[in-house]
Amino acid sequence: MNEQAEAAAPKKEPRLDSTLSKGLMVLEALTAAKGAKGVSELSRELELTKSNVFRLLQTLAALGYVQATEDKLYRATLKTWQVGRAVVENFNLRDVAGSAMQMLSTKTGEAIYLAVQDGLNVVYIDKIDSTQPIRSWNPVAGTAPIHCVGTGKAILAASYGRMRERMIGNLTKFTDRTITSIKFLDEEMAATQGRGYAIDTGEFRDRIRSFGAAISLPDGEVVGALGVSVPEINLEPGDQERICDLVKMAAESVTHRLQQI
Amino acid sequence: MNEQAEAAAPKKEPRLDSTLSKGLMVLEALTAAKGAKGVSELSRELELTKSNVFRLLQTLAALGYVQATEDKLYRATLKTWQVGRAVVENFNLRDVAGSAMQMLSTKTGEAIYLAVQDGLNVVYIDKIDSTQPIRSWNPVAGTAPIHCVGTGKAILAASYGRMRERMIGNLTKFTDRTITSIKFLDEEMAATQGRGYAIDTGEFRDRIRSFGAAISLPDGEVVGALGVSVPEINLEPGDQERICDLVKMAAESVTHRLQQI
DNA sequence: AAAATATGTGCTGAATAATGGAACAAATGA
DNA sequence: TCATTTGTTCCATTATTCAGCACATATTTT
Repeated sequence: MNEQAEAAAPKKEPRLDSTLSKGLMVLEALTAAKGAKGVSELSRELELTKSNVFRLLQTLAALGYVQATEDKLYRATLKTWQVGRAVVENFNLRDVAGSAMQMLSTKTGEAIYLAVQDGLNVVYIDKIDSTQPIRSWNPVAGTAPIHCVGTGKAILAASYGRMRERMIGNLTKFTDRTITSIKFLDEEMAATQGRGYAIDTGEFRDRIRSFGAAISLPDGEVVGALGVSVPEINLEPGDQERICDLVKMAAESVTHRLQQI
Repeated sequence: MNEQAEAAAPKKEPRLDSTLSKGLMVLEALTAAKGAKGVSELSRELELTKSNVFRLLQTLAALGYVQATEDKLYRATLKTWQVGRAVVENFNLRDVAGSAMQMLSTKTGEAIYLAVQDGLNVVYIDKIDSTQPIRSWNPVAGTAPIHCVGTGKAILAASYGRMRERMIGNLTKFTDRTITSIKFLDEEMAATQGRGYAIDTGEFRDRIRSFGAAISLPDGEVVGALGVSVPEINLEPGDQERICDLVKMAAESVTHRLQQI
């Protein structure tokens, strides 16, 4: 059957490296295991020979992905976790968030920001300029304090449990509206969590409002935020609510898109 | 060394499967990359032949670890992240927390619990029984509502940003002291975050107090909590503060030990 | 335009490298 | 005590991976 091989196989499946497949099978089996597993157990479970499993484990151990316990059992190490985390950290949010930002821009005409957390600040990793004559003006790669802009407050609200302590004593005042007491921040974060988006009423720059919503991974971990920044003078009645809803929706769509990548 | 075996080779290094090594090299290179990478680029970077890299990518793609973009570039998928996450989720906290629990037991004599989150509850995955004549009595694998026991409140406080909304309407009342309003819970969580440990003043079982502190990963993610449960009648003045400090210290030591595994 | 240099992908023969089974020592349980 | 079961080593066999080339597209340079 040199010519056709398989008549009912419409897609030619590429031959794949069995050693790599088996090695990853072993690794997955270990990561999915509650405790440590032995060679024989894995060999039965994966239907591989003992010597094969043993050898795969040796190389996985040499590479640091698994570790042998004193009683000859093997468990996955945190290196596997770290490698996985790198995916998330190096993810190009710009690509994923691009269309959502574009949507926000066309529907609001104001400046759109994509921000990630960096310590007690947010860093803007992408932006779309406002099309309005009166603009706000943060550059890409610029930073802003996390406690007083929309994107920052959205991110902060989602990780407030871990961040709260670090905020104490770091609530620098920028305008009259800046939140400078931890008590008020507690309340503001609770409100933000309830709404699902954050509002900055000119707390960083006078008369510049901004609104933000967080972007998160399948497990809820926050990786960034979308935000709209708009001079108060551009705001007609009802605009703020409309923009906030848009930002929230946009962030949700990015979050959703992240799930399937 | 009857004959000679290794004159200059002190450690015999086990031969390791090259395909698996190379495949993981490719995967690591992709996870560490800011954006997507092409076959040729990887081939140069890792000093492998193009056809070799191509094949490895094919199998990694077939297994779901990487994905080809429309323009023939490859990027790591969230599957890599998920596999890594499983390590953390299935990590045997018992092993790591064991000695800290033992320390807590000998220093307090009360019941020690190790808990992880499960939805709106905590599950006790390990315990050391009280040595006191009057005991509290939660079994291993037992559960308790997250909003009214020490371990649960400690975990909740650390992830309150993501959890707050889910708590609304789920604040079941168990005793007169149970927190049933979201407003009070907000305040209690803020206080807990400030202290670094949680206090349950008989909010789940009458006259049974419990104290808890969260255990977290290198990046701050919470994976569980240590707790001490003690009948009020056993508490002398000053005991509560002492126990709380112990619990906090114990949880910190487990957190620290987690870093290096 | 056209040539030149990239790129990713498909073959194929050659041989390397992974394989499975047997054999081993060391625990473990009957 | 023997009988299993464990992890580990070894080795001949061969199936598997590999490098190199060929080819089709892009992209860039001339």
